[in-house]
Amino acid sequence: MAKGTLSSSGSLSAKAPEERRERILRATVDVVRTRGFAGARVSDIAEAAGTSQGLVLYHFRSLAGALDAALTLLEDEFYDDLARDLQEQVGPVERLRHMADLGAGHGPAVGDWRLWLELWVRALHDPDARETRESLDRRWRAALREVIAEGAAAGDFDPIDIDSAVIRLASLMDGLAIQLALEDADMTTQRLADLWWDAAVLELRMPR
Amino acid sequence: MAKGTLSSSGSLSAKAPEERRERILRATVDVVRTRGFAGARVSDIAEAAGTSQGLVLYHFRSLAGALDAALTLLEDEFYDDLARDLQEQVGPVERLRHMADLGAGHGPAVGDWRLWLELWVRALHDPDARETRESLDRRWRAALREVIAEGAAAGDFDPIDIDSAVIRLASLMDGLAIQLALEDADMTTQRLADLWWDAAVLELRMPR
DNA sequence: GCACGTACTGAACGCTCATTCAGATAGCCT
DNA sequence: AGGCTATCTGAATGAGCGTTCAGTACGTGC
Repeated sequence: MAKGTLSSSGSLSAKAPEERRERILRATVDVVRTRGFAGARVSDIAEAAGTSQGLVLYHFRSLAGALDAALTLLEDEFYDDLARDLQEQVGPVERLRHMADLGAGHGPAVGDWRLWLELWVRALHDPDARETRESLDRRWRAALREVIAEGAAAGDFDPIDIDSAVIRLASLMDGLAIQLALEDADMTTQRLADLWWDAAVLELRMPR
Repeated sequence: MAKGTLSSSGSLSAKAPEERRERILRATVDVVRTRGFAGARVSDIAEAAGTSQGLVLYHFRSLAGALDAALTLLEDEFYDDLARDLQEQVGPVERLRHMADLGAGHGPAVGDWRLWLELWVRALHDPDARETRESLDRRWRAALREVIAEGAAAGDFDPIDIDSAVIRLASLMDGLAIQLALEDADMTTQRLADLWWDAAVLELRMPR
């Protein structure tokens, strides 16, 4: 009897609740990725998570609640991914180079441009989404600015105006990414990374 | 149709049908602009057009039909606006300068970036929209390329690689426009035009 | 005049979907 | 054991919305 007490012995779902919740969140992100915010149904999420519709509504209070939770999950992961990824690189040039690749689509949250597009449009109509995307954008730009400032201080870059350089390079990434997300015939991850890098070379007046 | 006779005397709605249809189309665009594709309801359109729901479905066969029609209206107007606007300008430099302003939001169809965002996301899921946006993009980029080529031939510009310059400048415009559409605190039409123009100066190596 | 097609309306129909709810199951506490 | 709560399910509910439809008004051709 004493039995561990703890989290149950060998029940069907072990310490299920948290894990289940997590699964549903992941499923929500997946559904948004494929069906879009507008096309996401509770039944899609339930099916993707392998649970009942009821449970989705039990854990989050509504469909909107699940979507919001997915949004903040994304936000957190984006930040973690970005921070970790950049820490691995050594100098400013390496970091910037790495950012070009990040945009081209690595990591689970960064570079998932379909999701980004969806977020932008949702931000047009939903205040929560607006805040999330603003926060994401701020973070991304702050990281970019930091790398550039670091490089400028080290003499690797010589931008005419840091503020403008940051905005332009961040915007260019977004613009290029649209074509990637929409599967434009002549846009690949490689091409995106190259185009962006060349722009950075120009913009930051990097010595050859 | 030629037949004179024209439309009757002074009935309530004069030669209404065509005018009515047009009004509904405009209303559809308006609704998409404010509510988005996903949020557009037949009743919204009817109300905005000052007609009954029935009539919307009578002229277009379905809600999707109305949205599609609005899409092609947009496409046509975009093209006309662009062509007319650019013809008014004299040299390549003037034309390019004017394109910066166009992006910043003039003309009824060009520069309406909220609509653009909506179109992009719709293109993720709807083949018709995908084609429309591809066509719009192609036209815009073709115009840009023409201006740049013209300027390069005249010695006003000296781009390292025209293809890359076109893609980057077009993408940058899209990226900057996102911030404008989302009403980012530090993005205005003026700033967009300036940022883009400066990038063009850099990218096309314009002599001061 | 009368039939007829076009333009148009408002009410009704039926379907999809989020949300609610009445349980079922199983651990936990006393 | 017997309640109590957290977790979970499948069916029922009901609202919202696209589409259909029966009907009105009106101009045109005969």
